[in-house]
Amino acid sequence: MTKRIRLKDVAERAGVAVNTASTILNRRPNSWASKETEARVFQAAKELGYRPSKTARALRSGRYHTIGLLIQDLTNPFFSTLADELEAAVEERGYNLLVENCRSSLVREKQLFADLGDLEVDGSVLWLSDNEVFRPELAEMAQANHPLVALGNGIPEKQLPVDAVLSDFTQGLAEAVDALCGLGHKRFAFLSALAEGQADGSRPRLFQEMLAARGIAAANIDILRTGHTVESACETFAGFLRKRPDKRPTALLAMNDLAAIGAMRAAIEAGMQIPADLSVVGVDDVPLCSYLPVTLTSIRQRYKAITRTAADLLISRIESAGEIAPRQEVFATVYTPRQSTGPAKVAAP
Amino acid sequence: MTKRIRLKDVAERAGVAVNTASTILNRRPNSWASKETEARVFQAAKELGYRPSKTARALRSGRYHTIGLLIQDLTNPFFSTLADELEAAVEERGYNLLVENCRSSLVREKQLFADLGDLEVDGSVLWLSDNEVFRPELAEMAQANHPLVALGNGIPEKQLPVDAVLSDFTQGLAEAVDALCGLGHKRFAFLSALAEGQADGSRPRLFQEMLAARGIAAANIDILRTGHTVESACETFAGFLRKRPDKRPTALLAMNDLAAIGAMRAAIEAGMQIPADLSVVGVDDVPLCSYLPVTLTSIRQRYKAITRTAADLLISRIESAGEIAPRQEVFATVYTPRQSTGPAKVAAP
DNA sequence: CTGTTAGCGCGTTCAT
DNA sequence: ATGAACGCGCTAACAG
Repeated sequence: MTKRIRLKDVAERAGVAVNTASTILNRRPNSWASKETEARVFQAAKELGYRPSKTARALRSGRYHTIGLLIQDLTNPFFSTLADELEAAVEERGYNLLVENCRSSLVREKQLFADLGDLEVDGSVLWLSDNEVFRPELAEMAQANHPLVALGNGIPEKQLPVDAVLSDFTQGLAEAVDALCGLGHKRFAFLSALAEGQADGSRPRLFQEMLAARGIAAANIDILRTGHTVESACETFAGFLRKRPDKRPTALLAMNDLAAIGAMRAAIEAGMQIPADLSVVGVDDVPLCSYLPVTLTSIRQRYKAITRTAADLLISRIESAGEIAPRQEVFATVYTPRQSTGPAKVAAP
Repeated sequence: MTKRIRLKDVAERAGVAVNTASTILNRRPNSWASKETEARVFQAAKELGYRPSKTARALRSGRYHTIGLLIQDLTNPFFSTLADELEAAVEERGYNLLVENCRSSLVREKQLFADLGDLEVDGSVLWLSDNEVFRPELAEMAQANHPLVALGNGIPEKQLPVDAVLSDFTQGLAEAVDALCGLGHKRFAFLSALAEGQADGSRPRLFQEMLAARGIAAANIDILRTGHTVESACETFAGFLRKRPDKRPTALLAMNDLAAIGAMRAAIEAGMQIPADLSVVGVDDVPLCSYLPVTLTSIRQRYKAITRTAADLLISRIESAGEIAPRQEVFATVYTPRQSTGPAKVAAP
């Protein structure tokens, strides 16, 4: 175990005091050290392979150059893509990303959220299971001056107490509903994929309202609830198809792409053709959608815009010590039709 | 900004000295403090909401209770699943996971590897682009007593200088080749998906050898090289199908599932049916394989065994200060047939 | 059983 | 222009 090289070692080798070395290496402006001394210090640091201890620096300065990202499920391509993009975005600004993965457990989410305060980060980006549920805790964090950006898709009635970057599904959903109705669909299902204990959110209701506005009675819409995995989506929809052949929809909207993929699989195993017998629409538009054997129609979230904006808001807040009122940015979603949607099958005579 | 609560505050409130509080809260054995005092300290800590500073603790103790995981591409479900599993495994043992994502860039990989030394972790698990290439650096880390576990799939001729948990593809590959030959396939392609600058590894060669052993001439095997994304796999294979219709394979083995999915897409867009016109086999067996509209035959890596073993090896090494010779664990891969493979089409008369 | 003291490595006053 | 000294929060010696 080779000894760690400390600042002191560098200073000694360069024949200066520790603080001098510190000042020079950190390129502080008030150093009027001679060019020659500077060179000696840099030289010594390089020769010794000096790596400043982040821990000591953090302890001293209270800054970590790291931001946290809380997500629901790393195995969901939506979230791993999000993490990937956000990492790239914050890295450009000199920050590292620390991923906090809830693994679709609400209790773990509570836990991770509570630990957020003493995490070694300068701020955090959160994709919570439900922003409203966490409103009080978010307010607390805001008051404690812990920089936070909430991500998500419902636009709250009342603005959140922290910065927020949100996807607005009304537009994408409206486009989807228009498209499906235009294709002659009359019987729908919505597949609500949730972690255990998670509330439905606004999407199913929004879906029903939009269909109602286009003359589709609630009786012709089934809301199915399933877990967060592909497996459970597949099983749930398979069970529905088996038990209620009378209520088979001709169009299905899933809460996310993973659920859509599971449902597609269930339909195929039940002998249905896609899109001939069933049109399927997902949400998120994960990169894989366009490469599936049957490409998946989806409602796209603007990953890049979301992550870049989140990084901007968060870092600006971190670096501008002053108080800033909570800000909110909203990005529209866009309906992206592919092979999995088509004309409704005309009922057998 | 509410002040941070320090150990000192807890001690004061409980009317004891700092170190007493420390000893009690850390449940050290040599504390003969009265039950009553202990209770007071715990009480005080709870009332104040005391959270020990990990940074200070780390600086003092040199232990971080964190392990690093270096992976090639977080957006690849294989790696995100791996990260998810490993996180679960190390968490059981009281460790956090810090994900270092190379984003399929070899220069970034070099960079991250170099930074590994002063990362605030107690040890790291690495899925490198090529263990052989990093052999010298691995040896260095081992000598510096930095606990490391290398993951990967080639079994090296000479054991690596660090702990290693490896997938052996010979078995799974042999099963795949047997199956494909049994189905009457005579013309093959191998899709080698690599980051820019990455070497081929042993799989293409292994594939050729195994086919040769079953009487397939090298002339009937095409090795295609493509990038690490689905897109590039799709484009590459599409280009091949377009330019060389004379050389169309009836069976394709891809280096990983993502590439297999891209290739499947290309085939479908070229008007081919799967598996009627083309059998496709992936590698990794990511969870999605069994849920694709055409389920994907794949050669499974034993995620769970790999991650658990890696966690065991790494943590045992971390916690047993002593010198331990490098260990190596190997897990077989298993061929998992699904819809994407079927009998070879008999040549048109 | 408890308190005093001394660092971990670094950054930042204060004096020179 | 540079060095000595202090403290971030915590743990681990050593005395009391």
